[in-house]
Amino acid sequence: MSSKPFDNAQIPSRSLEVLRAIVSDYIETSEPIGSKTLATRHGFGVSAATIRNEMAFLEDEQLIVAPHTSSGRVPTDKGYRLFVDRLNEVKRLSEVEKLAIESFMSGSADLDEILSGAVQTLAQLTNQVAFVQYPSLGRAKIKAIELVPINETRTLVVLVSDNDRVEQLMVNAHQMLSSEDVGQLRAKLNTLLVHQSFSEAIAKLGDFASSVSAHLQEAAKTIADAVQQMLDANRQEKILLAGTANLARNSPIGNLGELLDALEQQVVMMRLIAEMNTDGDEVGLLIGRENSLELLSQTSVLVSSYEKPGSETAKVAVLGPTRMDYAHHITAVRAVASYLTKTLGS
Amino acid sequence: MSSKPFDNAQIPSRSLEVLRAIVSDYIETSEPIGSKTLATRHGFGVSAATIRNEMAFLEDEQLIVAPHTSSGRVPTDKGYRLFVDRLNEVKRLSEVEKLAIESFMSGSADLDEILSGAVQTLAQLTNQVAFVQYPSLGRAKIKAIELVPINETRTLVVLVSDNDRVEQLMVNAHQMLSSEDVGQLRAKLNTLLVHQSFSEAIAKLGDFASSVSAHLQEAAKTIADAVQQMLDANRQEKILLAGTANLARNSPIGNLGELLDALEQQVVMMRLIAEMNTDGDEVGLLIGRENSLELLSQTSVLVSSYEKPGSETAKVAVLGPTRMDYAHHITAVRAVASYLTKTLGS
DNA sequence: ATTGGCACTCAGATAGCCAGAGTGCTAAAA
DNA sequence: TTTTAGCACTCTGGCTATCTGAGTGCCAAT
Repeated sequence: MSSKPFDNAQIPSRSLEVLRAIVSDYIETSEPIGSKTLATRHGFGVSAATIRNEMAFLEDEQLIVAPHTSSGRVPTDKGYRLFVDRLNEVKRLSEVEKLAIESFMSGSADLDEILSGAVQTLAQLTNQVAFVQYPSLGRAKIKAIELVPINETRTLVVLVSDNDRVEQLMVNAHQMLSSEDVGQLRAKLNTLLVHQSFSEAIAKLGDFASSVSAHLQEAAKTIADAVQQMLDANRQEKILLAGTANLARNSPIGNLGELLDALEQQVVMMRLIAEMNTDGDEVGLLIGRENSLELLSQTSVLVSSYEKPGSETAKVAVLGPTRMDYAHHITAVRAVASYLTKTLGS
Repeated sequence: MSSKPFDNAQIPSRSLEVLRAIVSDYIETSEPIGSKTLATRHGFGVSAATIRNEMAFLEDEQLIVAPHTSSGRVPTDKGYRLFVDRLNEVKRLSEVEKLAIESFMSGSADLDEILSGAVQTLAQLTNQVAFVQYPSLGRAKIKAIELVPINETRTLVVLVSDNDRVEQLMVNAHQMLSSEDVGQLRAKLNTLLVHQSFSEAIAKLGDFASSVSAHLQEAAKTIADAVQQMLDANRQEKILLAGTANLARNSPIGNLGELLDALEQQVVMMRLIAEMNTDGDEVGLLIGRENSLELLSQTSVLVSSYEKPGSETAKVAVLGPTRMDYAHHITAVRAVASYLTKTLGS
């Protein structure tokens, strides 16, 4: 490993051109790129030998690597990184693609449907695995709590947050509740919790049981537990997933099984997404080993974020092999994110 | 193809023993089974040559087949079929497995959680892909409809069916609704729809708009649409899925990508599950090409059903390569189904 | 700084070979 | 009539050898 620190500025511009050519050819063909093909196919005005010199330089800089002595070069993680940071012109989406996004998104006003439409669109657009994170309720406040009696002892607790998200949970009070009882519980619950943030609400829930009539103590306790559970469940975030099949198709990645497993468990992705900060409109990107998980050492993750008024921003992501079409996927992710923001804003 | 119709009774019992040995060895080793290994490993009192004769007979009957001239035999779909129908002793579940089922199921009273627990358990138990179909609401009746005002114009419609399933949908009435308005809408909606089956309800919805005050016509129409949508969505069935990763691990099946795709789309599975009738406690089984989908020609599907009081029966299924441990999986599916019935019955 | 030339390397394809497992058939034994 | 032993035969899978082509690094000449 070279001891001098990596510094883009030191790299002359023709080397960069060569790097660009290597990356884009490799993305296209998925085969190592040699000096000769490079010299002929791209309009460099120089011979293969010169290209070889450039390539030797790029290899010194750890931007490309030869899978075995004497065959073409392949970009390293670092090479991809430089490529996206400095060389990558953003591709515009085709009309067809734009249309796809719009048609998938339009119609339903239901959050679930919008998000699941979005994640599927993104998966199709990129031919990779796509994620959408549900808007976090971290800063959201409680708007109302409804109690809907289902039968003698069971009650449906409906929680509405001020970003209009709705959660429901069935509770069994183990005692008969008259409609007055339910009314009392509902009233107390609302005066106590409305306009509280989720964390505040959890704190205040302790007082709930003691604030109701004696014969309702038990029921109140059960309900309080249920509400707490809902609040907890909502601080831990949900993720929608689509396009796992693409993974199987594209990737000669070794540990496909483990990867699918991890995706299904969701927890890996949650952590990953949580760790990636994307500021504003920007698209965040971790290439190969840039992310800390060994499992994902051969994959890259693209993240952008969208905004739902009243919620924190939430994230949209694409995961695929490091050898992916960054230029295209970056715009795709950004586009889906911004459509989401637009659609949810109304 | 032999012209005489297939008839179990014609097959002598020792041949069947040989078939059983072949199938179970093959399930275990996943390699073609030869006469010699068969004669020694299993306690037949006869020589390899005799076994060979038996095998020739089985091959005539299309119960086994040799992948290439002169190597061991592999069961055909028909062979598997005979195996499960006539030869297969049901394996009991181990204590660990029972424990797994119970622990996964216990606790939550929430339908979503129970089902998603069940499908995951089943996937782990079998190391295959597992499905659980949501209980159909076909015969369910409407128990109550709640309208929960979210803000000036938006209202949450909550529909409770008499099997205690809850659906919610947000509607935007595009007009201000006072709480009296909401009250009126709620009352009319309930008198109209409560105790109706879903299909009846859809029919009656037409009268809703005309039954409310003039200024609420528009809002009523929107709400009616929403309710209709919810009812429709619930007649078309939902499926939970788990263990896709197992597919990638186990199967040297060719079209893994397409298969994953189909699973994700769900529609294939819905059709498949719908087509399979399982009577009572029985476990239905389609082996390889017995099902009509080319896509699944190398996979078998096991289906059982569970019952939720008040709903129709719904199905639980396992999908995996034809070379699967039928004896074990059949009990696993049956066990999960019966635990579901038990748990949901309370 | 660039280039042509040259010797060198290695992955991947192709072919040949061998051993092992398995088969079908026949003729003898039970 | 059924079972068995024996035999000739066949194939797969693994191993090795060989060859070719794409590609490299380096050096001397431009």
